[in-house]
Amino acid sequence: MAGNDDLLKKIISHCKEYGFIFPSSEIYDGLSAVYDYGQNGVELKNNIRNYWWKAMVQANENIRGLDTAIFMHPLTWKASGHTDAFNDPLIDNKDSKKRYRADVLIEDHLSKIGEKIEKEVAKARERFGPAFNEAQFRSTNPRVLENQKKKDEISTQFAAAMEQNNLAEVRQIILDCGIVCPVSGSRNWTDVRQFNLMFSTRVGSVSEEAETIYLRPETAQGIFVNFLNVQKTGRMKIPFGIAQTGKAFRNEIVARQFIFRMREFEQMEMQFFVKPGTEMDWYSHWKEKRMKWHHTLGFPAANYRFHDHIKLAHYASAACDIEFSFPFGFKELEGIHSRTDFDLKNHEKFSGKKLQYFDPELNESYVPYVVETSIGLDRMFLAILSAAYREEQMEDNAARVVLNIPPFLSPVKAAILPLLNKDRLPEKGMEIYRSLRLSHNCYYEEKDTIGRRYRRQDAIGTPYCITIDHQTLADDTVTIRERDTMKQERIPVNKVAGIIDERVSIEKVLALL
RNA sequence: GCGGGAAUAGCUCAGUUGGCAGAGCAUCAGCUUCCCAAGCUGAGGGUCGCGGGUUCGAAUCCCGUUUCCCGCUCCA
Repeated sequence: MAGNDDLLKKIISHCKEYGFIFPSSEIYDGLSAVYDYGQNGVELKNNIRNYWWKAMVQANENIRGLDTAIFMHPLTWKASGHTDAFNDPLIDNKDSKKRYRADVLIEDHLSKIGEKIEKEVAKARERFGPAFNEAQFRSTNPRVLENQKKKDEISTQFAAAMEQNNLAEVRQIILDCGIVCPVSGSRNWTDVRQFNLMFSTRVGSVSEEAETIYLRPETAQGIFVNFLNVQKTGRMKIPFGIAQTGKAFRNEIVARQFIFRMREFEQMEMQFFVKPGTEMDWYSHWKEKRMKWHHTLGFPAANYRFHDHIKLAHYASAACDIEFSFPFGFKELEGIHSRTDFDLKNHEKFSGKKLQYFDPELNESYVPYVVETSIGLDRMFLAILSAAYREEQMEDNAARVVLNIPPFLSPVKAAILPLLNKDRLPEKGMEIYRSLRLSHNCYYEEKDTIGRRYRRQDAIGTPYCITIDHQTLADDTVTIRERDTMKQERIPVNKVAGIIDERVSIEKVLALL
């Protein structure tokens, strides 16, 4: 594990040193859990997004793209359940340092009282035999009545406190009930604090009249509220999907592990609308399709695994994650969820608008079921770097750091390097560079020795280096060096563009899906 | 949010008992150089994370704070 911690550290410092990722606002000491993508990072990130977009939108005749706003009507989040589900009151025990959800502590306490009552009833049933009148026992037995009264009082008090968002009262209930920490056994509790996972801001120039709105915690709701717009204007027939990439924001309690869990992050989501009853078939279909998309990158298949959810979210009927072997262990990279008709039904309820599809085959309307695929772009970025980062020991004992990024994703596709900075080699190099740079992100460099320049390109994952030497001037050929093998072959200058096109082609990768 | 550790040049780090702010690499300029971080010459680059305190004197000792890493916790 220590070695893996080292790997994460190495990736973090490599990212900074080679212009992939910088800490946000670094000159002001940074901002916790926020990062900026540098000149190479933005290229890699764009390429990953492009791979996803083309694989989802372009390669599927029944999926369309969408780009919705980060701001949405506040009722959106009422309907989706985010406003209620993401307001967890938390409390810490000062002795054990354990954190609990305050509402869960109280609910557990209530169910314990409930258990006591049931035990009492069960004991009585045994004692009285067939003559036992349970209803009468429950309404007369003093111990049962006392516990029931206590339970009802706490429930009422608790419900009122939660309703009014009265956190001090919630804490008082915990103290009054004498609830102890299961670990330390002590009643030494901190205040109850609210952790709202949605960021809010205010719309309206006059603050008193402004309305609180949220920064979206997921892009999915933008798709749901536009479901009919796309269906109608695109004349889409079920089953069909809507795909979107974009920023989402979550006020994580603990955001850590570099770009794995950030407060501001980018999602790539696709919501697939299906006929009710067919959702499990499509769920399996997308599980398989999405795993194929990952495997096509060419990293070891052992880096990926499915994790099926047993405990399901409030909206889901089936859910799994595609997990990736990050330096800190297998963690969620992508989620595939069968979301039922939960979201569309709730938007119907809150908006009062019908969000139904008329199925000409059945000659009836229904609210479609939804199968979602949702992947974190930043997590995908980290996954690729984790799998691609390699330190090699060379034959002469020198070290080489190379990013073994799939060529079509690399920030720079080809570096054009005159072997020497004289004898018209730079001019010839510039000529080749200019002929390539409109088709591919290329890099031209004439400084430093050739070995140093090769290593710099290895470190940012450039798959090909084109080197111009004196023979180039004589017979118009150059050498092309491959990143992973460091092998070179000599090719005519007029073949360079075609060879690069072919070797970094995304179309060839998409054809494998 | 709690506990532990760390923070010195762009990077990796050294800095003795509290006594002049250092090295290697990188960067820039020049020379040299026909293929894997080569060599030579020169230059630039620092509020020692930040704020207090102790002291004649603090990178060094003490307190606070910020950020990062690890563990706990949380995770639609």
